[in-house]
Amino acid sequence: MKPRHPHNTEDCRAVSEILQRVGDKWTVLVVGKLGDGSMRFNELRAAVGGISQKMLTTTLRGLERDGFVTRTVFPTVPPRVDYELTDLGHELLVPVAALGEWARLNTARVRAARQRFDGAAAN
Amino acid sequence: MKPRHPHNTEDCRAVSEILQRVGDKWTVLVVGKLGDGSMRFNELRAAVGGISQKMLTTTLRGLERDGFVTRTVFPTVPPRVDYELTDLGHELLVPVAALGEWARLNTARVRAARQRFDGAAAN
DNA sequence: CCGCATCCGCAGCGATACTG
DNA sequence: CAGTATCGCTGCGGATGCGG
Repeated sequence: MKPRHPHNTEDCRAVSEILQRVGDKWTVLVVGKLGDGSMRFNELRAAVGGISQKMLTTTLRGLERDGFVTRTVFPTVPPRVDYELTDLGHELLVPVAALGEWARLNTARVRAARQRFDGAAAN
Repeated sequence: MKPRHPHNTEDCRAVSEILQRVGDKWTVLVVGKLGDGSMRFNELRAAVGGISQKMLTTTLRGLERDGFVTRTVFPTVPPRVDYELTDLGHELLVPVAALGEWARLNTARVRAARQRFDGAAAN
């Protein structure tokens, strides 16, 4: 008997949506760094590495909008802005970390499959 | 003391890669449908719904390349091609389904957060 | 220090038409 | 039936410059 995961169309759409939401270039990296506690804008920028100002702002706005992070502005000069994961953000991290663990364990297998495929295509 | 998920930079990159791989528009939908057993090209096309033949081909080629599905051609006329999940593909489905379950349970919270955010922005 | 505005290249995706 | 080829649109993401 097959495992028959609960995949009705409706659920698949939900998975698809959330994966596209989280599957952009920077979101998980930012959320991951924020997993260890609140951080300031440039601190986060340095921690992630390679992200442009624009994309960090965009990413953070999106996360804030969806309720995954909070944004706290200290009206000092120079200004200071802290970002922190909400409860929802932390909870999201759980299944994402599971997928990450899977990725870590299986990248070798995927790379091997790729080499086989690309080798066969070169015939 | 904080939970401190195991998020070194290297792991985060791995998560990011796999999420981008799987986070495109159709991949999870196709893999989901294939989760119940092997399917033919147009059968899959109908089951997924709304996907163009070009994107289905592209998606399937990518999945085949990465070792998630097998492609079996029957040299009959008219031609018949079956696609089926590999073991690796089935294993991938496990953490993806977990994320999907999370998505299903929390879409309401996300939508609420969005409404709050968008409402506040309209001030 | 933080972030918005603008411009631009490029890849993802769709629509359509054509082959074995 | 199962693809390939081509075109056009759109949005992501990078670079740069300005503003509070």
